[in-house]
Amino acid sequence: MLDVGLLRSEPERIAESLRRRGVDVDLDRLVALDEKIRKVRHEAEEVRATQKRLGKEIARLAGDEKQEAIARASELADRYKALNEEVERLEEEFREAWITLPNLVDPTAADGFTEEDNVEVKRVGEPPVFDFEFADHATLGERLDVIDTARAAKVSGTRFGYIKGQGALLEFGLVRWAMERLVGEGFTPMVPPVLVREMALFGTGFFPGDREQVYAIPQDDLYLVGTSEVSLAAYHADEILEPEALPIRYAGFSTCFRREAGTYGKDTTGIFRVHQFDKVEMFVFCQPDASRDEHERLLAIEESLVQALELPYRVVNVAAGDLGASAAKKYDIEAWFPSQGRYREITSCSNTTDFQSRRLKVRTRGEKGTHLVHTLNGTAVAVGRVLIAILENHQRPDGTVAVPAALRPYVGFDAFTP
RNA sequence: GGAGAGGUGGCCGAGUGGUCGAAGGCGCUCGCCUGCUAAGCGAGUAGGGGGUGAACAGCCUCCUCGAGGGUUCAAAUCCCUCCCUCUCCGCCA
Repeated sequence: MLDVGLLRSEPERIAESLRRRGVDVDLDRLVALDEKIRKVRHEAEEVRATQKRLGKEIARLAGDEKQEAIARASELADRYKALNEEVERLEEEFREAWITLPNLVDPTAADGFTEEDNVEVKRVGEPPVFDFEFADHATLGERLDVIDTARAAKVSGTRFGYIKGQGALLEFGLVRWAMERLVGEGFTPMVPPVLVREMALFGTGFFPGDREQVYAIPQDDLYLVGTSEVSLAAYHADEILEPEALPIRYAGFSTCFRREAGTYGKDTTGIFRVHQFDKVEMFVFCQPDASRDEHERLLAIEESLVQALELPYRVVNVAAGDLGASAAKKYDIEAWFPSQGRYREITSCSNTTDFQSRRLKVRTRGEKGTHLVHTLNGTAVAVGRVLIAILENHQRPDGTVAVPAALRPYVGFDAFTP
């Protein structure tokens, strides 16, 4: 959610941001609506103030004088009620449009509207050159008996997978390893709820826009999170954080659930794109002037993890039009997938500035009053994607797959073997 | 799932229709005092919106006592619905 003050003072900044995203909104209508709301509200408040003053007199009066005053107050009460209803109607109309506006795009975010417009920031490592018949992750997963999508289809349908055997052990080692690294970077480990209320999804900006991507449990009015970003962000909702405590950094481990609506036919082999996967997510609350540095820091941490896993990758600055509603700027790390012959997303790191904190009311104290904090999120380890990137990049001619050296002490074996 | 208790400011806690955005305490901030510390004394200390301002200054004003609705001239206080927490029983990893 944007600051309404910005609509009054610099509507052209909002317009420019919307242009960069390729979103068309009638801002003039919102400006006019906002003015009208203030006018009517002011009128309502003046009536209310008069009524309240009269009410205080009533307490001291008696007899006819009192009856007469009550009659007048009653009239004022009716007028206030009518005006207030008008205000509420207008506010609802305004709010409905306002909450759909995405965050202001950062000036340094890449231009363009689609994935193709993402700007490569850097490329690290060399895609492996295989002098043997290499396999894709689905084939490797089956051969090594670490991924079973066939039975998952029987049990749960398409886009599900069993991770078994050495694959399951790798997950636990990977998660433990990543958590330890993050604790070393000042993060507090968390295992947050994966079922949340609507408020948490609204507050993080997934609602109303991405509603169709979220699994709902209507019986209990709960939703399954697509990322622990949701429950980590909402953790401090309605709180005023002590400035000395900032930045607050959390590393959340959770299962993530995504409906993947509208992706029929995309990434249908293996577990590249599934409805359920586990992830270690970084989430930061910080002072507004610190969020740019914090964003670069999160990216650096992500890179160090991917490097330790010995995966060739590139970093892209995501195009404005391809950003989620809450992000002002986003970096993706894309690992090389030999079977696809291209780089594909394995982490994503966003600076959401005050977009989420305004919705969630997460503030801190300053010299004069309170102000909103900034929030950021970034993937540390998306288990499924990392597993398959390891399988594909570290496969060997004898059919085994090497476990990255950094991970060996955590997973307990040096190679996947059939 | 059944029975009961309760949700008030950073925290504890009073307050059952008007003088309450809210006693008192703790904490915190700023002064004073005292060789230092501790103690003591004084003052201050919720959040958000609107109007008027160059102003994130002042002044005026509205809203918020878990959330939403209702009764009333007037609600923290009365009524309804919901949410949450706690205790006991049942069930359960």
